[in-house]
Amino acid sequence: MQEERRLAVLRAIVQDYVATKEPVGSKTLVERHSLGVSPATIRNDMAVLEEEGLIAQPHTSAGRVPTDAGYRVFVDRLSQVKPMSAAERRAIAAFLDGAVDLDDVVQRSVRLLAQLTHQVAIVQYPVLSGSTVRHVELVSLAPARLLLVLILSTGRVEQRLVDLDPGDAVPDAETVSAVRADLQRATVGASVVAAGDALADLASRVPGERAALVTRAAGVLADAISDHRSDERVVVGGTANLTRFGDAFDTSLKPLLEALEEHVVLLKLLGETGSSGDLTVRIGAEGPLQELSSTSVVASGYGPGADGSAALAALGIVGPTRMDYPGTMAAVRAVARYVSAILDES
Amino acid sequence: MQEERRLAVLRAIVQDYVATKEPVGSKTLVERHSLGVSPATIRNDMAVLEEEGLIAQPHTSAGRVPTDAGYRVFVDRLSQVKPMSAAERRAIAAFLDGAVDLDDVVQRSVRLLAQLTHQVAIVQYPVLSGSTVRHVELVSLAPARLLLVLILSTGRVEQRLVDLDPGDAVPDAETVSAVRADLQRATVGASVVAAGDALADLASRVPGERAALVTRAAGVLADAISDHRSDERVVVGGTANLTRFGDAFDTSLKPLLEALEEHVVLLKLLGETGSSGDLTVRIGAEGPLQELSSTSVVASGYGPGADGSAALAALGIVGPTRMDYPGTMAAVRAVARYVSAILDES
DNA sequence: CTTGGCACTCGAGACCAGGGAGTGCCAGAC
DNA sequence: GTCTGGCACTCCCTGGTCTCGAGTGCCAAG
Repeated sequence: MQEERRLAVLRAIVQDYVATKEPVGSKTLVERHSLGVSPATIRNDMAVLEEEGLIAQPHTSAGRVPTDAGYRVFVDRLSQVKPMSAAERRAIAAFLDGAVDLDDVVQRSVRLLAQLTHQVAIVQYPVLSGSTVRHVELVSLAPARLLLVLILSTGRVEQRLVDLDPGDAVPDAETVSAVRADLQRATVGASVVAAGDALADLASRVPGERAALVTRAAGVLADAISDHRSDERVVVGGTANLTRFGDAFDTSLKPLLEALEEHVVLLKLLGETGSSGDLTVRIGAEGPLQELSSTSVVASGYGPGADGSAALAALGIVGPTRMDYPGTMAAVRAVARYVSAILDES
Repeated sequence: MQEERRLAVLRAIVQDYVATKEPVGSKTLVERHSLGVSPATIRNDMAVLEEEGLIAQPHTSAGRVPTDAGYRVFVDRLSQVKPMSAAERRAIAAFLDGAVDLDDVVQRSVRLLAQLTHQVAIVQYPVLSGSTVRHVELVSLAPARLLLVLILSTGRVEQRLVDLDPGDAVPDAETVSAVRADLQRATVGASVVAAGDALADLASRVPGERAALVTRAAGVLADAISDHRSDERVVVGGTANLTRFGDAFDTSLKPLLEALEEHVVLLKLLGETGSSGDLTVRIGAEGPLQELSSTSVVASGYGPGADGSAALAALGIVGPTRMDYPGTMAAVRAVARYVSAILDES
């Protein structure tokens, strides 16, 4: 079928353009790939592909370049994620295994990803839904001011100030101690989700004079805990790879650099990835940010429980539309899996 | 004196070159600045300045450009840090006053600095030497594992795991409680420096069966505290301003981006600033990194106690050698002062 | 449907000339 | 001694023209 060959031509164009960074013509195409036909035939095919909007020429009498739609078809139908070599897998495992704590895992992941893909890497901090409340502490700082410290099983520590209303009675040491015990009883050992629910109940159940303080403290604690159902911190790495953009520098570099500083924007970029194993590819203007229309995003959810439960965070890379999709996708997927595995262990 | 005029010429050259980004010639110089002499005279002066290595010409028959040495003289002798306008000062104060905690102060500072100077801003986390230990908590997690939590008056919270040697006896709740009390007695309320000393003593003074545990815990705690004598975290902002470098892109951008990711390198860049008020300017190759030879660093120490006590952290900007030194220096100094003031209050 | 041939288009690079900005130097004026 | 005007010189930048080559589109033949 010609249809089949046309797609082969598209694949060849994408591969060549990604490799050489130059518009690719019919003649060089038949030379490099062993399509069994002549340049003239390729030209006809290319005319059709252009008709379909999959490729374009920068100007008359130049080679062809894939359009966003062309890359889309390439990613969806023409490429298979190329598996990593055993050596690469070993290197990834070794690199990530050296991590000592959560911060280190994230740090190493972002470096690894940047190095493997030669793109800008983004890793969102994971939220461990299996995480439980390890300890809660309540300390008086000043007569009307308490400090609440929350420690999760993941090692995350969060502290909040609790300012009392001027109207409220200043609690004495015993009251504080009792409230501390209340909070601990309700939450320690529970998962973050369960702890949130327990706190909601707590206020109504505690009687007597310390009700006001409990309500106040429980509210603050619930806040702190619920913040940990989704962690919005992200880490960026490999910015130096931006220099490889080379062309289209001014047009796309500035908004990109700006976006990389706006972590909220990055979270949007990583976007809604589905279950853990899921690989998302956003090409060009498909993404949520029109300023970044000449870049693509390859992202994956990750998290413990690689069995397909909802992902707890996302990681990925952002790079020029003209990128090595199979290789990049393989790297992102591999890192996501290894990080998931590591989180599973600990 | 001609000497005097020559320096005026140098000043004019620096100002014009910074403004126009183009080599400046004798004729345009007399036009723009009202030096009372003819272009020919300027040419003679320029010849001398070139002899002295303060200016250079990119090629014969082009205007002159300041050399690093020229900028040095300009900064040291020819420019006065121009004071910020009242409006600017108000804006700075308003922007920084909105900060809710230390993280926020740092975050805002870096943004502010980037915005004011249009350069890449770097802010090191401050170490509050006036900071005291507010609370210490010791909790059993598992039979042979304890969690140590340290809370400083600055709001920083640090937690450490204490793993006991297999050989040691597993402490019961009472012992843990006693040790906790020991630690608290030694450190709570003390400055970080005093607390460190107290802990060193503690181990030798506590008798009896809990000596082993105290020694162990005190060691960990001392570690945690001493980490807070110098905070090596830095925050970078305004990377998007790099796009304004324009020229010399490839040569200097990549190493710069790489350096910006290596926080250790950045600390070296901010370098040894003296007392709080001190403004340091490193021009071109004067800096510690030869890769960044075409950039300058303007930094200042800051910290509470603007009275001249040693600075506790540094902040600054890095930008192209060709920058508006007076303006940049004013901005860096102003931000350093305001941040210092804010830290003083809290 | 494929192929070879052919004319056409258009960008990239080489080459050249003119204009202009800037310099260095020198002789004369203050 | 210092400044100034004049002058010749150097080089970069710009724009125009030309050629070359890669690549296309189309057409007629296999």
